[in-house]
Amino acid sequence: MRSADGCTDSPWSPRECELLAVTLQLLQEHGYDRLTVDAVAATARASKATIYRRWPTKAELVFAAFVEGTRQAAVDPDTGALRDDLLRLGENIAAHVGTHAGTIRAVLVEMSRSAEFGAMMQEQFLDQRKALIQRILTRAVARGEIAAAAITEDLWDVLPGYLIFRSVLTGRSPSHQTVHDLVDNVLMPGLTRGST
Amino acid sequence: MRSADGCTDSPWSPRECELLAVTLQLLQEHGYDRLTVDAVAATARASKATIYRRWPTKAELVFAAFVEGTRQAAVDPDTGALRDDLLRLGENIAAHVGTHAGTIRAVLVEMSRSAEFGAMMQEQFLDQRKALIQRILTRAVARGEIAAAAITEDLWDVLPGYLIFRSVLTGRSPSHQTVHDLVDNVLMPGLTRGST
Amino acid sequence: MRSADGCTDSPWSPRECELLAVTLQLLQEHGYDRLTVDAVAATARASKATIYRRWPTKAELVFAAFVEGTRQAAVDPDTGALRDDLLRLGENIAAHVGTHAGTIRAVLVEMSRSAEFGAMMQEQFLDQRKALIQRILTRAVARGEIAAAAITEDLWDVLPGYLIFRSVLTGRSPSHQTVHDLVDNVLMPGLTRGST
Amino acid sequence: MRSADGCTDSPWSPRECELLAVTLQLLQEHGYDRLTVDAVAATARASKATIYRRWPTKAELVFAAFVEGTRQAAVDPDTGALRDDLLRLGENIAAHVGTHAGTIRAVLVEMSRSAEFGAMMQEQFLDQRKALIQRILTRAVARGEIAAAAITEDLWDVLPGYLIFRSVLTGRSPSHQTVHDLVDNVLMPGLTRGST
DNA sequence: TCATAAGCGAGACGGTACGTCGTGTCTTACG
DNA sequence: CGTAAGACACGACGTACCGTCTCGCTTATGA
Repeated sequence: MRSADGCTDSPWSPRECELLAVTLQLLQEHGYDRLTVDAVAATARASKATIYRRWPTKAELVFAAFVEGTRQAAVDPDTGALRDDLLRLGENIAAHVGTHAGTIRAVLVEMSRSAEFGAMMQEQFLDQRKALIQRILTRAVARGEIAAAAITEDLWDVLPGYLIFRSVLTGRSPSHQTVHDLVDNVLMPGLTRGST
Repeated sequence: MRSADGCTDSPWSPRECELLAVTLQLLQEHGYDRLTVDAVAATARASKATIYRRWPTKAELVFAAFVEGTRQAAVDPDTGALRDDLLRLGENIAAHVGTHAGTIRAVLVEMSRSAEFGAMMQEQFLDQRKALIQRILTRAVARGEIAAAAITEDLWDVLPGYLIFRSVLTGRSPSHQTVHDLVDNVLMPGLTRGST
Repeated sequence: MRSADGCTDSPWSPRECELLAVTLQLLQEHGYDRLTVDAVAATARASKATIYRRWPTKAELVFAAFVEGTRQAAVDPDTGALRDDLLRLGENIAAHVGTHAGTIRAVLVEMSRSAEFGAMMQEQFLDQRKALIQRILTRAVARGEIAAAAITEDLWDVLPGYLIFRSVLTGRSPSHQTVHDLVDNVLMPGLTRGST
Repeated sequence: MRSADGCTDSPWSPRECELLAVTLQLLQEHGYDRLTVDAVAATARASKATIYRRWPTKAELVFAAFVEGTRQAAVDPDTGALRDDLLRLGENIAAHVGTHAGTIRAVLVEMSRSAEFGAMMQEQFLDQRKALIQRILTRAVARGEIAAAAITEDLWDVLPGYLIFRSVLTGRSPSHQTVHDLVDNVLMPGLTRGST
């Protein structure tokens, strides 16, 4: 019933990918603590031992499912103009995070438990986006749209950060208008400030 | 041992406040799922029935403790200048959210469970901050610092939203410098744009 | 609704009698451990404190209700013939125990708990019957129906004991035929043995 | 520490037998309502789930422990003479019931609760003894000691019934002399009547 | 006639056991 | 050998009940 589609470029075997897909689906349906490992095993017609052999805790299973679910999401828009790049990026983030808000909330619980999860979150989720944004900004600097000083080490993530905040912590999923306003009224003024 | 301090203006009785305080402390010490209702009852020398009579599930208990813990945190700085108001507000938010990141993560799980939690989160947590920020902006409009159009219905929460994102979703708790940069390089340019 | 009838010669006040009557009824309806003191209080529109003021534990309440319920049951038949006395007594016991089997079972639990309950059971329940039976036998000796040696200190209670056993431990409540057979085929042969 | 002895011919697995043995011991030590399922689980190093998987309530657990405890007690004396058979049987019953009086009282409470317990009591406890006694009487008929009519459907259980009554409902545990008197002065006269 | 006290109904409370359920480990049997 | 099936120990959850306690209200008495 459940084929191993979408497993390309995955570090997981087809069977493992199937388990993660089942996990992800149940996660989105029921939330983190209504998800039971027994349910995953039953749905995938797998033994609990099979699951626990690969992911020693429920937390790691859920985290792996989350990472696998978001692995393909970061694509560089590269439209040729900073504003358009930011708009496209914002739309992508908003769309993706909107469907995975529940999963992200689930993963956050694990971050409180061990710093290790925080580090994994950093590496496997945020760093991808950081590199992408800095690539966009670097191109804008090269085109002379903004000053090089606008690329900071600290505040690179206001765009994704705010959008994620909106989806995950409040119910108000960001609309297209939200993304436009954010780019035009908040981000662009700060980035182009001083570059006339 | 534990007096009923800080219960002013609370919807809870002193005894209930005490239970919530115990819950909050154990929550910060052990995290959400290492917190047991039995431990709360034992620490507060209360019966489990007493706790469950008010908050029918562990989730609601934790949520109430979180709301009670953040109820006193929203204070209006009112320094007389918009930039200083934003800086002080940002510092307050960063400090408070920094200590309660784990609790917020715990509460978020419940948001996935029922829309009711989302609504409670909205009313009891976010609306407080929204009113506060719009008060600050209204004063700035009155002083002529910014245009009235800068007060939007949608993007009022970039400051708290980003700071909360930083503490809760990434490990990088915002520093003083982060708050300063955020206010000076992101928020103020957008707010004062066109009102030179 | 519930008047204080049947409280004559009772050591209890009318109100107390009412509480015991409610207890007895609920006891017969639901059995010992499905009976809750709260239910007694609610049914009698009384406060739990009122109940506990008189009977410090549920066990004592139930025991008092049992004793009150069986207080009027021991009546001397005195028909003029041993066999008829025994038959009538057996019928009485069978009828009374048949309706109170559940209550007796309930009281038995308390006997296991403290020897005090055993003693109270002895005094307030069994001794009454012992005196009655020995009165019957003494009359039979006086009439020359049986030898004086037939009155023993140990085995006086075969008639009530077996009938109680039948009702309380097995489901087979003794019928009229059972009582007749018991008197004619078991008791009378043993009593009249040797007295031709 | 606790081997699986005495589990022969048992409907229970060795592990289940162990659980019942622990239950029976704790039952005799503390009585029914001072016995906790948690204590059984802890003593047997078992999970509560393991216990509840087999016996859905504490009552059923205790009943099963009682039945298992009395399963081996019914042995046919077969001495060759009716009087000796009855004496030996009476002694056995008196000894066994004497040690298990508290357990029987505990089990009786459950009989009031559901008719199902009454049926189980009948099948698993009383029917064993009935078959045994009728075997004894049948042999006596074959030997010509008593008339065939002495075997009745109704009153077969005077011997065990009275002895159980003595142990369970009164404090007066039957002595050897009690058993002798019961056999010689009550049972034998009734059984041998007319077969002189 | 009014005040002060004693008893009662109502019900919250601390404690504790019950019965349920989920995690992570382990064993058995199959392919 | 790896896997499906599922029993198991551990422990938390949420419920129910016992016996204690406080709070008002009513009633019964003394100035």
